[in-house]
Amino acid sequence: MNNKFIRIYEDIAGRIRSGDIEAGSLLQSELDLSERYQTSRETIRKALKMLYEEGYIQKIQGKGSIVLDIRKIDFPVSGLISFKELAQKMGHRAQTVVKLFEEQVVDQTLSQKTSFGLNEQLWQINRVRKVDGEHVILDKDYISQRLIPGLNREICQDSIYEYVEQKLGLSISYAKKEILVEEPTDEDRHLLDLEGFHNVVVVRSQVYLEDTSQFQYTESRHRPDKFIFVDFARRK
Amino acid sequence: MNNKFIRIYEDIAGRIRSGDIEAGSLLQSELDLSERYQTSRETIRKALKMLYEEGYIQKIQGKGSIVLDIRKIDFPVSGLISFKELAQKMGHRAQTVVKLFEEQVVDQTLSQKTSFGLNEQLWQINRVRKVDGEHVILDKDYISQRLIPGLNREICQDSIYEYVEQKLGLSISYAKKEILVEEPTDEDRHLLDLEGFHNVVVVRSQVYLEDTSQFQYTESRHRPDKFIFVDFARRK
DNA sequence: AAGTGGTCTAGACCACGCT
DNA sequence: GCGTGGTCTAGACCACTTC
Repeated sequence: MNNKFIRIYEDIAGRIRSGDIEAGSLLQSELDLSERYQTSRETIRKALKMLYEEGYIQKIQGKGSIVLDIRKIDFPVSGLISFKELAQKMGHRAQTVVKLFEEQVVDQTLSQKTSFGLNEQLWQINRVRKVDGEHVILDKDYISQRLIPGLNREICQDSIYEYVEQKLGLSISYAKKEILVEEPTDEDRHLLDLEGFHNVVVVRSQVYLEDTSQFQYTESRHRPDKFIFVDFARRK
Repeated sequence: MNNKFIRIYEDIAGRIRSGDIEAGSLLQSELDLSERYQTSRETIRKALKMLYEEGYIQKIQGKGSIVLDIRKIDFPVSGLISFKELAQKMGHRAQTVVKLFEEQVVDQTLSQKTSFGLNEQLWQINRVRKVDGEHVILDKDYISQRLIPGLNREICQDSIYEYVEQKLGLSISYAKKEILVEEPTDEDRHLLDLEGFHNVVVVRSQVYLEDTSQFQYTESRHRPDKFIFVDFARRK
């Protein structure tokens, strides 16, 4: 790999995670680190900026870089992650059932809801996620046929993100997300094991590629007891 | 103000928000900008990095910096914001009622729950938030007496964050947050206008100062229909 | 006063997109 | 090939903490 500052970031991050560098202690100074890694101070600063952004360290002017307790942040459900990645990370027995896979053209209502342009051709996909044997998530996806050609049921059963990034070589860049609690629809009641719960947690997101084109709109409907969202935020 | 790159960030961000620079268009090149603002390219790059992180632009190597549609991100409920700031931003008629204000010493159970050390002296505060006349949020705060001395009911009624930052001159730095849905407690039912809702959305957070000391643990309990969380995330 | 991180510079070379 | 952003450098000066 090329990037020096990323290699340095990974080295230090690894040593913090492994406990080699203790939480609460001070990192070496930027000058020391630039000698140790045989590089300029600005490059060290880039690596430390990444560590800071990921919640590994806190920097204090005149004092140094304090190592934070990463154990409580180690749970990055936040951000942009696919269901498959998440399930793997959590060590859950997870399963996906594709309930619907069809083509769809954007009309007025759908355009309002998804932010796709009128007449755009979409794949419409409904998938139920089974975690530890229970149907707890219903994902309703709308995906651009133009940007993501060649989708099929098999890919949807596995991982759409993997297909987009590995097979198509596209980069998923950013997403706008909205979380709120709603009444279950008949569809929710039918497809999910709601077991007397009176609400579902709905996560609506628009996902964009690196060139700023929107390729996906998703409505992810969770049984409330199985929903958890973890966040690490810095004050602006 | 001193920092050149922040002034440049604010100038460009302002022009994007005002529509002076259109969404979808390309920013001037970094070289052009460095001439325009009479500064080095690295300084321009720092300003653009901020614009990128705040979701104003997307950078594409070899092409330029594309201006994103900020209107849909403009709603930073995400991150670290006080109730007062949020209510002001949303233009709501909001009101806070302090239901409980007393001193508390951390025992085993409380230490588990809040992550404060044993025997630490805390302020324990319960506040109900009224929005447009309805009691929709119950905030249960635990705040370190050692770090935040001189708290009282009046301050809690107004804004604790304002007191910490303005009066005490401390910097709030980062928070770990967890969102989930739970059954309402008797206290919730008593203090909130739940109106037949069977769940509450609970946001648990630990908040830290710049020197990495934890000064606050909060459990914020929301009526589900009044809860919304908006997020802008980049793929790592 | 010494040591730390924060800002800024001017210049170099590389990787990528576009035409 | 040209123009764009991405990386890296070596050095300067400033602001802050600590002793």
